[in-house]
Amino acid sequence: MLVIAGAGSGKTRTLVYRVAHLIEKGVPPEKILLLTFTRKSSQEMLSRACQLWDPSCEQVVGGTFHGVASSILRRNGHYLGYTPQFTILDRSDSEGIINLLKSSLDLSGVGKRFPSKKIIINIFSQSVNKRIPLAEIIDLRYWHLNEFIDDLHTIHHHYAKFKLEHNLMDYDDLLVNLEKVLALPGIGREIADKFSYIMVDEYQDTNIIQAEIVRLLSLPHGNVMVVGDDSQSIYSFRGADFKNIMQFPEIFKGTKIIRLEENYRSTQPILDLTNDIIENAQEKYTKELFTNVEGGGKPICYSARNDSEQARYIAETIEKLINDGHSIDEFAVLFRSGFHAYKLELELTNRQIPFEKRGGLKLTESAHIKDVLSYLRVIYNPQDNLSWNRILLLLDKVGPKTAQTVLNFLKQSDSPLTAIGTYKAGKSWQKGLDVLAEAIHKIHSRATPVEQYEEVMLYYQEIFERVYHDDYPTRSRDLDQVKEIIATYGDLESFIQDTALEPPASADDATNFSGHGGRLILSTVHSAKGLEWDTVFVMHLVEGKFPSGMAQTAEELEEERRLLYVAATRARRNLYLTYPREMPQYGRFPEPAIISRFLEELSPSLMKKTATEPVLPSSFTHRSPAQNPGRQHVKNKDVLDGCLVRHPIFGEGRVVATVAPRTVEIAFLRHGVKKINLDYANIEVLD
DNA sequence: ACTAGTCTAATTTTT
DNA sequence: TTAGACTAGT
Repeated sequence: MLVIAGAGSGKTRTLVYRVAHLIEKGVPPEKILLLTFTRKSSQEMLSRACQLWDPSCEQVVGGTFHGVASSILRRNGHYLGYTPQFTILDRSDSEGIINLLKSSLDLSGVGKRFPSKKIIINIFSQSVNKRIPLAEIIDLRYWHLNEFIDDLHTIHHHYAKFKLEHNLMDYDDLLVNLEKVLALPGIGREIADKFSYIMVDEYQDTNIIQAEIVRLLSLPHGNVMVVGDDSQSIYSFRGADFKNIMQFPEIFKGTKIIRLEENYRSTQPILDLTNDIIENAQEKYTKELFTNVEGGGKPICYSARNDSEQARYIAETIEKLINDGHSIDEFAVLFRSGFHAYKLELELTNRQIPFEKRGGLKLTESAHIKDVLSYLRVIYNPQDNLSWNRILLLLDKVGPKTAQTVLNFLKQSDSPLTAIGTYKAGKSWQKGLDVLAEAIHKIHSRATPVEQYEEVMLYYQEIFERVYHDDYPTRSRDLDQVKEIIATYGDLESFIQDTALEPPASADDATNFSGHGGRLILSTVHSAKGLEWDTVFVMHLVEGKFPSGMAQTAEELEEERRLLYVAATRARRNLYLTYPREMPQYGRFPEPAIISRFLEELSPSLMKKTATEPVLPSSFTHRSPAQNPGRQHVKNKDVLDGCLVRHPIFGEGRVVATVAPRTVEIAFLRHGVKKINLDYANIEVLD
């Protein structure tokens, strides 16, 4: 069954009721598999099912594709040459391996313009998730790297070998290896037989591998129900393709399709706007949503002077509404990228408004936390050479080359944990190595994760203060958080697995202290998927930020539009869209910002436009005439059709049409035709 | 041959 | 905040 469910149409409810219904009809809960996008959402759904029907609903097997893959592969990975203790690599772990390989294959020397580890990992991951050969990915999107294609193949081969040799899997391996195991004759069938009903949430964001996993898992029975909305597909960078959802009926013959088009979440004015956003999409299958939710005002579009003033407006508005008796957890602020919220975070801290930021850098992704985790990881998986490398590099007088030779030595040994003490080190660092070996031995001898953590800190504290001498007091708070988190675990194994798959955002999160007081949610749009709030702010609606400057092709821009659609449909009663009129530049004066094309293309009657101060060209407020002699007087008034002009970002172009009183279309030499609002853009007339 | 320190440039989204 | 380039020192 394929359920195409528009935003706010009761997607989650559908899944919850079906779980409860199946159990009511006598299906054993452990025979049901519920695949969701985040672990949180599966927990939430199952606890709702428990309330609805019976506590046995908690025994339904639920989680993300990656989480389920991890647990199946712990039991069946030996068919592929893995032991149950394999370590899961996060992105920066993978990048670390690439760096190791780059230097050991002598590809990283000075003067060689070999692609960076980030790019390499991107290419590898895209090739896996889209199931396109490396060479084709490079042809398609990285044609400028064609000269490196042989080396990239070499490094790819070594990367795969390294992971297998050291019992490591990256995120993509979890999916690929699960698929491989499921395809093994006999064994795959045995795994699939454990379940008799499969349900998948957010199907529009699955990729080919995940679709194949679902197919293989359902071979014995064909009981599959997937739920999704093509208009909310926002993970194509991960290989997801919203066309997958349309191909579902082809994979599963006799699929029944159900469409949910009534929205139960938002008021009509909000829905009018969100319908208008998606109306401009090139390809869409879902019809317009309707609602019976009454009342509500028009969404508000606020034009701020700059980043700071935008932050001020949001914080002030929320403060005002809280004073009017609203609760802080009715609000959320959404943005395209984690760093867009920096100014707002400052503003909220100053006003002492408590907030929680979702998305962006995670606790376990910071360097000092990774250090601590490495010691624990080698205890758990002694073959984890990536962690060994990190540990060795922390020793004084040990750099990449020395670490590499020690690593080669450890590789020969059956028990690296004891072998590390027998290595004949250089004079300058023999003592350091001895202390390390002693510490490893002590950590290993401890029984519980907290004790092991404390043992790690006895050793690491000194290194920590040396390596991060500039700011270790700030960082040590993170370490305390890790201690709190680790204290909730009974065994090292589950702690290490959890930190790689779904790291808790903060200690409060893990220890369930989040209830007290309530906090304002700041979130990337991606992390806000599937959630809803009474009042939602979407900030930084300017070109380069939303849509992101990274989005270049037509398809990528389409996805940015869907991203805005997802953001705006999170709102139940009030929606605020804000943008700054200028963008700060590195070391220079701020330049005028261009309003997001998505905002521009909306019908103005659907929003209420506001600004707390008159909308003036930024030059009046920020540039003194001395620095910019007379320019603002010339600016704007002579921009006529046919003029040759210069734009601060797009460069030279010619005005081709006047489409609105203050808006012209300019054909730029390098950037094509763009609609420019003369009140915001700093256009210079050249002839 | 290697490490450690300094300087500069740049910063999507996530399992 | 950090990766990478570059330089000085061991």
